[in-house]
Amino acid sequence: MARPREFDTTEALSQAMQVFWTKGYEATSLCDLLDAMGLSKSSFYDTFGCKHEVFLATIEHYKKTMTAQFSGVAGLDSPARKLIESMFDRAVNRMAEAGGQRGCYLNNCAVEVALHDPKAAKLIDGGISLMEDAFFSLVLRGQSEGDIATDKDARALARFLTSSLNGLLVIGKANPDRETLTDICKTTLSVLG
Amino acid sequence: MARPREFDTTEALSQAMQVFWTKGYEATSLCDLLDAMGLSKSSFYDTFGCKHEVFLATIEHYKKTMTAQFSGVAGLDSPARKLIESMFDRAVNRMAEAGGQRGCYLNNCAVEVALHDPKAAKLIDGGISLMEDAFFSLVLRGQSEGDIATDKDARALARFLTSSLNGLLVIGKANPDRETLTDICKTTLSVLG
DNA sequence: CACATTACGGACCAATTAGTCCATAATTTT
DNA sequence: AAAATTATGGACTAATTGGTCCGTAATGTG
Repeated sequence: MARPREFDTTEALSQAMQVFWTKGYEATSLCDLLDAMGLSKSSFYDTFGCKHEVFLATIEHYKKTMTAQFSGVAGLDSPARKLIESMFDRAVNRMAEAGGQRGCYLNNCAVEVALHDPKAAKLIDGGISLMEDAFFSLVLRGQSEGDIATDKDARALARFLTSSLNGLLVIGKANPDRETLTDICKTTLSVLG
Repeated sequence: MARPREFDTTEALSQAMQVFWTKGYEATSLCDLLDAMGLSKSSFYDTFGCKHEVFLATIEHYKKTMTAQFSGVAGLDSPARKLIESMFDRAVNRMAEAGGQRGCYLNNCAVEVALHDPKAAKLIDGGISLMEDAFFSLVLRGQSEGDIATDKDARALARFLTSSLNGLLVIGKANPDRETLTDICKTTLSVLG
């Protein structure tokens, strides 16, 4: 064999994800993708098949980066409750700063395509499960550390936190008002006891 | 004047909203709209201007129907807390039944277009405020009725409920699992004390 | 050197897109 | 009856859509 790939496949995928993230699936044209990924139309179709396959691949890509990030967070030795709180804090900060209203990629994809794209829906659901699981282990740890109330089921709390985070990101889309978002966060986290 | 409008403008708008709701803004073609609204291309452009204006009009239309619904609910003489709970219950039921995963129209619009469509974003934000206000007055009433804890700010609670409802609807998009959704509801409502 | 392999540019395609324009038909008011 | 108003069908555009195909240049490996 000769001439190894000159372009980085996963980097290209990451760039594609950025475009889908900011423009949405339908509003992203092939041209947008080619520009962002930095490759020719021929190479695009040779390597990735079609627009839709790239889209699915970006969801998988997002899940990978997300798990990496989660395991990074979980590895920190701060109290689990503090880690949960900081996740919400960061979400608020991101939303409140200029141009930070992209929200969660899974969230966006779920809303735009889940109803008509079963394959995507499955991938997205898997991603949400990852979020839920990440919260679940943090909640368990928090409960054993004594920072989180034990009268509530850890799984239910994890589901609640996942849902709440997504809700927060949606609310921030139309009006990223810091006061509102912190209000929501405070009330949400009060559930942890 | 002669020949009054044979088609009902607000009915046409309502039909347009249904299409945008299920397919999304970008994925909705002019043809889709004409079919749903039941009028000719000429009439469409004569009366509504363009696709985007119709879109904005549907958001306004949604807000109107939403306020009507809200004031209907608020008019019932059940305890306010019960009314809040039933709103969440209904959301779960809708999501759990086949084909009920359309979610909240404002929510969908916010996610798909808010980032790039300031006019729409403003309308959507207004709609979300309506939701928040509806919850606010219910919370106030619930607090005075003794069913909702008074140690939490009513405005904060209203914001929290709004965000939570949206989160719930997003989670249900990718995986409308009743157990998960009721878990979320139960935890959410526990905040009310 | 020869043979794979890879990437790319560009021609090409059929379909669809949103949107304009006009002549015509229908209906009501004056 | 005449004028004004309104709805429609259909022709038409210019641009863009996602996607295919092929010749060619570059870069390896045997």
